[in-house]
Amino acid sequence: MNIGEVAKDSGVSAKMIRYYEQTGLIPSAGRTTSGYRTYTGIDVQMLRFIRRARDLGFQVDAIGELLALWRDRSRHSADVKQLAQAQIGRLRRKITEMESMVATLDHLAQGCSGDDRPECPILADLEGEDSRVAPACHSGQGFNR
Amino acid sequence: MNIGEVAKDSGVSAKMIRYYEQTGLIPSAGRTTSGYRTYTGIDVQMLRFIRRARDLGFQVDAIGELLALWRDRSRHSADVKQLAQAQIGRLRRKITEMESMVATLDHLAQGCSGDDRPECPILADLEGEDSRVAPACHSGQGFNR
DNA sequence: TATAGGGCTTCCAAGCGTTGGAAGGTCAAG
DNA sequence: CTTGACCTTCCAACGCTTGGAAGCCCTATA
Repeated sequence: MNIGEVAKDSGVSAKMIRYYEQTGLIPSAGRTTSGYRTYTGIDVQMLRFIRRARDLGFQVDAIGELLALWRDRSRHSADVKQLAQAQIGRLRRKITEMESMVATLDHLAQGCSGDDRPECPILADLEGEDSRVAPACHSGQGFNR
Repeated sequence: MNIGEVAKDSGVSAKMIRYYEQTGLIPSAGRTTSGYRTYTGIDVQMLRFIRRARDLGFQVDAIGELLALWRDRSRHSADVKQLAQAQIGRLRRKITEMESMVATLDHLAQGCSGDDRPECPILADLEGEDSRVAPACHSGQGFNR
């Protein structure tokens, strides 16, 4: 299989497949004499795995760990579970943070008349009124997608 | 005021202040004869505004719009409110998406024994078992922080 | 006044994950 | 043999932030 077909079958773009190879997330593909990358059904499976993990918000380095466990026949399911729970924790933290942003914004927006007058509590708050609504935890490491 | 002091007062790093100037989010600062950027209290206020907006999850281009309204004495509060509500919408969409990820992961993790055996429904799902739990909406444009 | 230290300047690079394009080689069908 | 779809590599950008290096400026102290 060429890269295009694998891309279609796995849902991972050809660009990304090359990138994953380059960064070492996936092993280097075989090559035809003319230099084309060649793939098998196992590769499609692996790329689907990656895509699915990304859809669940895993970062690439965490996916690397998942892949290692996936390949390891003697893995302990506890290790997989731990990675999943770490991801759940990251997601929950991020959700909490964003919910606090929504709460703040919502409160401000409700106080705003939303007409043609210039007075606006939203701007007033941003400007630094000390009547802060929520502490707006700004925070930790970046997040994907 | 030099850039370092403004950075401290506003909570925006000197690096970022230069970056914001470079990208046109804020106007170019004045310079001393020796090339140092000079700032006033108004600049501190503007940078605090920016920082606060970023804490609320606004992207830089949206902050540009907010700043324009902030400077515009004849603005309509409706315009500000609309920006805030758009941001609320973006946050809510993202939250929903992440909640669905959490739900899926949580379900999978609960089905995982988490001991030293290799069998693991989490990996099985990632591998592409068609017993998908949640459709895991993968989605829209990237998100900051 | 000389010197040390801190602050300032610029430029360049990396990080995340993904996409786009350009320039060129390869494969299939017509 | 030509055409068009596919593949290759390399380079760049997106948004936001941080880091470093090289070099100039300012101030205080010895």
